Amino acid sequence: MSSGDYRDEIADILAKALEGSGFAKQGILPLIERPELREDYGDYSFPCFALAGIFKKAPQEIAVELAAKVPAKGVVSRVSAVGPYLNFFVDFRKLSADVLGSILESGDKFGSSPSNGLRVVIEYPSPNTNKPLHLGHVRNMLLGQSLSRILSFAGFRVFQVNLNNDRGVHICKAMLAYERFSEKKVPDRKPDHFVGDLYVLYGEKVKEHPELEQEVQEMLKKWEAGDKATLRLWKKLNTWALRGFAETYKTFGIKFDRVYNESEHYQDGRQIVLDAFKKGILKKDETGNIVAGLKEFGLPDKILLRADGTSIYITQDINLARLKYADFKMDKSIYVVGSEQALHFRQLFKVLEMLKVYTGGLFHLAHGMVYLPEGRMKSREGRVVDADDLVAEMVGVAEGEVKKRHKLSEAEVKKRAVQIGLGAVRFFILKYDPLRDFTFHPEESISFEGETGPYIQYAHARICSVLAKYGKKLPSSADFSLLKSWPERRIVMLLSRFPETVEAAASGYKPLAVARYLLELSQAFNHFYDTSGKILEEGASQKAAHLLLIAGVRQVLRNGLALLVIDAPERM
RNA sequence: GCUCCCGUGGUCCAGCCUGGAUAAGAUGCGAGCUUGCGGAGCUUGCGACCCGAGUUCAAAUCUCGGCGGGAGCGCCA
Repeated sequence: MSSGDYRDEIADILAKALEGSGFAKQGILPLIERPELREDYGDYSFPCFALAGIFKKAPQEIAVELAAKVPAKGVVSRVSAVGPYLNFFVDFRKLSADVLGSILESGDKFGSSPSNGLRVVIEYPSPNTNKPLHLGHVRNMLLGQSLSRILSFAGFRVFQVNLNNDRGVHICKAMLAYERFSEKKVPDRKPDHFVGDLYVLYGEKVKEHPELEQEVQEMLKKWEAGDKATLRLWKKLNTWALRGFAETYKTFGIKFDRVYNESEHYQDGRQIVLDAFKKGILKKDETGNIVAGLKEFGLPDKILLRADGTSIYITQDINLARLKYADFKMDKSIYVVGSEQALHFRQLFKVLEMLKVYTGGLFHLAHGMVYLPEGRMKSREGRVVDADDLVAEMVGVAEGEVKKRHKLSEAEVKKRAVQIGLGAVRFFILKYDPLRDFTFHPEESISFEGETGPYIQYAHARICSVLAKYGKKLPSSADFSLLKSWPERRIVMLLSRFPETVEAAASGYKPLAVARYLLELSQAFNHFYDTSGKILEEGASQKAAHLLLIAGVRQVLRNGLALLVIDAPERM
């Protein structure tokens, strides 16, 4: 059953009418547009400017002539000219039957594509193990998680991986503070927060005792030399941090297919670099560092290995790319990382290509910063808020809202509060273009009014409520010629566009496209709901058509929310 | 100094890749609709493409130059 993309059929019809003009179907197809959804526009349109040169006439005239000549047949019920545009109106009864039938038949799969045989690895959020995950990581995780769902829905085989940056001076600072200054020797709170506080403690102490810097370097050397006591200390703190992260990942529902640890393979990139140097692909500078010459590609040169043979960030990234490919044989590799590392990734990608470490598709999904409004949620010292506090805060606000409206058991309140609170955070963050910096407004995100997750969840809950009140099994079909008002048509048109929206979100790595779509669909539904009469009091045939219409909306809202990893509660 | 990203109503933001109809939506402010199939909603009014050139039949969209904001510039991650 067709889900309602008739572009191809329309191109056929138009090609036949233009026979002999030298304008064939393959030239026509890409010109056919799906205009903005408006009552006075066609469902599809064809701008006649390209024909003006061929026919030596004004596009307006051509549109008028074509409107008379192009037959309304097959899926096309009407053809009309508006200015230089040829507008096609599809047979609405057929479109409704196709789209709603397809949605109800495919259910959770509506909008998805069959497997395309391509494998993609997506890496996020790759934290340092010296402090808890913060607001920036939240954006990173939500993007990575949502994009994974979208790509998977679009037919890719997706592997989510994480890299723990679990060695280096930043860890040693926390270790030193633990040894020298901490009174508590066991975490008395969430363990990653305990470790994070040690890191902060070091920052305070080093102001009074600058000599600590030297001690940290000593500690790093001992760590790298394999000193037993140092390794034991590292293991202890690192485990605490990872245990804390695991809880946060669980809160967000994140699961990885594979987790890499820098500490396990940070030395292994050296050989790749040395081999490439032997082959003459890389050169040495005057101090002996091995350097990749990138100037010819419009990038600054990049050191890949220090003269003393020790590796740096990019050395391990090269090795990690090799490991990922060995593990997953992926066709595409995506890195979700802040945009401040854009140059690093451009250099890395070019180096991977030069060294032939990985030659598939590489993409840096770069994202900007998230700020908080002054005051609220920002702790006294102006430190960034962390992921766990954010979730707790938002769930707390949602809980208050739920209690305001309903008398429910404590467990039910909690359940709805989590669905709504997390949904609010997720939607607020995902509705922005990843590259944009923005301010997270807690109250606005959950205000249930405006462009928010709760607004969409509410539309879904309203439909569930109507269908529950109806109580019976949905009719298997209906007379869809009854759906002819603009609010009804608009909904059907929107539903028919869900698959192409998913496709666009997948190919452009843009969860944002799904978010905007859901807002539009929710608005269209709310408009219909508030302006039409009561569905349940209608006559049998009208009621059947409307029930299937809103059931279609419910299903697509669910599917779309799932791509943003947002729950679709039946009551809220 | 160089490179990259961003600049759209009072405020926030989509559209830009792939140029086309009256620039979408939210919020704000003004005016309405309510004991509803859940008003956490709906209707309606006001209000915007940073500046300047270029390309084009057509520019928010492409190119160049400014201006403003942000980030980054070999041995931090």
